[in-house]
Formats: sequence, structure tokens, C-alpha cells
Amino acid sequence: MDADEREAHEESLPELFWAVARRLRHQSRRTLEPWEINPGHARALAVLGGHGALRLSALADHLHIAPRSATEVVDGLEGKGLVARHPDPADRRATLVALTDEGTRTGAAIRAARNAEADHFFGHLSPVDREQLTRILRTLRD
Amino acid sequence: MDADEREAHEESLPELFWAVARRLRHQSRRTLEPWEINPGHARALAVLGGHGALRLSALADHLHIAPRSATEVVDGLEGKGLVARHPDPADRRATLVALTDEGTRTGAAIRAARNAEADHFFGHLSPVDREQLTRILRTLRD
DNA sequence: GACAATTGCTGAGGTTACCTCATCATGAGG
DNA sequence: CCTCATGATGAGGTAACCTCAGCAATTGTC
Repeated sequence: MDADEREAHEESLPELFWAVARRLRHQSRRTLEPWEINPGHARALAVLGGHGALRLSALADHLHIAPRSATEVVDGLEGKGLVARHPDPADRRATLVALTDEGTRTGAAIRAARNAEADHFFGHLSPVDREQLTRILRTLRD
Repeated sequence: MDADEREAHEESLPELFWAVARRLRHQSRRTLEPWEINPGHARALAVLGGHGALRLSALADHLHIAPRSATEVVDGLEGKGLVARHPDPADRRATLVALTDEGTRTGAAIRAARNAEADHFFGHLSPVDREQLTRILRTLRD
């Protein structure tokens, strides 16, 4: 077994885990390609889809990034016409970020594509294995 | 169940997977802290430890980065005294990058710490679960 | 009800980890 | 020996984050 082969067949759990993560990440990137949207933007779209209009700072919290960085994400999405800024009627300092109609449609389309992607990725497993994996990952997460 | 709670307990397989990946990444970063070494440098150290002296371009291949970027990684490690550049006797254009004694020691210490970290992280699973997980991840990787 | 402290957003500018392209020295093939 | 390819690196760029300063609006305190 030569060096490359060893590298391609790492067996320790963390290495296996990261190898799978890598495949998943690449597939995810391909899934997003048709919309020319990066993972960060997609995450923001998902958060807004799930919560409705949010203050910029609240969006930042959900995305675990600094408020200043959320400004940039929103700038990007606004530039693509997927979200709009509205003044917060309750506080004139704040801005509410809401999905536009197109943003809502795009968000739904992406969500559907991601589900299909997940089905494809994990679909090679038997239902029992999927259940086992879910249970084990839950243990590791908590 | 409010919004934050839902966010903290996502159950779809990709989301579970990424939640675990996040924990693992954070733990990994903490493990490397004592050496003030970033994940990229640690990876390079591991590759050099596993292969011995390598040309810069070969190191780049193993790290899946552009040769120009490998130059920077090596600059960093050289600055810390962990690797040294030597002229390749077989080709005077090329540079061989080799671990210094300190680099070898540090690499071994990091490898040990990572193993301990992995044991701790995956140690909460039963041996059977670890085996299941290994088998399932292998399926997903290939 | 004035005013100090705080909060929400954003401009300016920095960092990290990558990238490409051009350049220079060396090597290899007709 | 001369052209073309290759190895490393300088110059400069990009993406996604960050902090800090500043401004406007709000809130708490007396």
C-alpha cells in the first residue's frame, strides 16, 4: 500500500468523519450552484424562511456571526433581490430583513434541492443504518 | 418549542452531521491551542511526519492546496522552527521540506493529543456503536 | 424632562487562508 | 543548443470573517 492509497483509506474515526464531511460539503456546493449562491447566503435564506423577518442583529445571532458581517450577507442577498430591508416600526434604529417573493421561492427551491441531496447521499444506507446513524450522531452532538 | 430550541435540536441527518462536525472542529481547535498551531499547519506536520521530506509541490498535492499556498504554509512552519528547507540533490530547482527535531517532537505530541481527543470524543459510544459508526461512515465515504 | 449610557447599524480597515499570474532558475527532449 | 516544461516564489487578488469608531435612536436615572 503506497502513500496515496493509505491517505485515501484512513480509518480512524475522526478521519473517516472528516472524509465524509468533505464529500457532503462538495455535494452541497454542487447543489447550490444553479442559484449561484454560497453556503453563507443559503444559511441566511434558511433562517429567514424559518423565522420570518428578523432584525439584522437577530439574524447575526442565528448565523453565529458578528452583526457587522450580517450587514454584508444582507447586502449580498439584497443585491440579488432575495431579501429587502424594512425599517422596524418598533425601533427606528433597527432594520428588519425580510425575504422578497423571489427570496421565498428561491429559499423553497433550495430547501427542496437539499432534501433531495440528503436523500441521495444517505439513501445508500439501509433504513436501519440511517436510524443507527441518527441515534449515534445525536449522542455525539449532545 | 420555540425557535432557538428548534435550532438547537435539528434532526435531519445532514444537520445532525454538521452539528457533530462543529463540535469536533471546536474540540480540535482547543487541542491545538497549546502549540499555537492552526489546523493547516498541523495537517502539514502530519503529512511530513508520515512521508518524510517532501518537495514543496508534493506537499501541496497531499494538502490539496496550490503550490503557491504550500510555500506560505512552509514559511510559517519554518518560522516556528518546525520544518527546514533543503535543496533537493536530484533537482536544483526543487526544495525538500523536512521536519526539524523540534518539528518531529511537536508532530508526535500533537498526534498523541489528537488520539486522546478522539478517544474522549468517541469514547462516550459503546464499542458496538463505534464499530457501527465506522462501518456506516465507510459506506458514506466510498 | 434633560442627559448619560446603551443599542442597532454601517464605514473603514485588518486578518486568514486560500487563489492566479508572471518571473526566474533549472532540467529534459528533439 | 535551443526550445519547452517544471519548481518555487513575488506580486497582487478574493471571500468571509473580524474589530473599532461613529452616528442615530432609545432607555434609564435623577
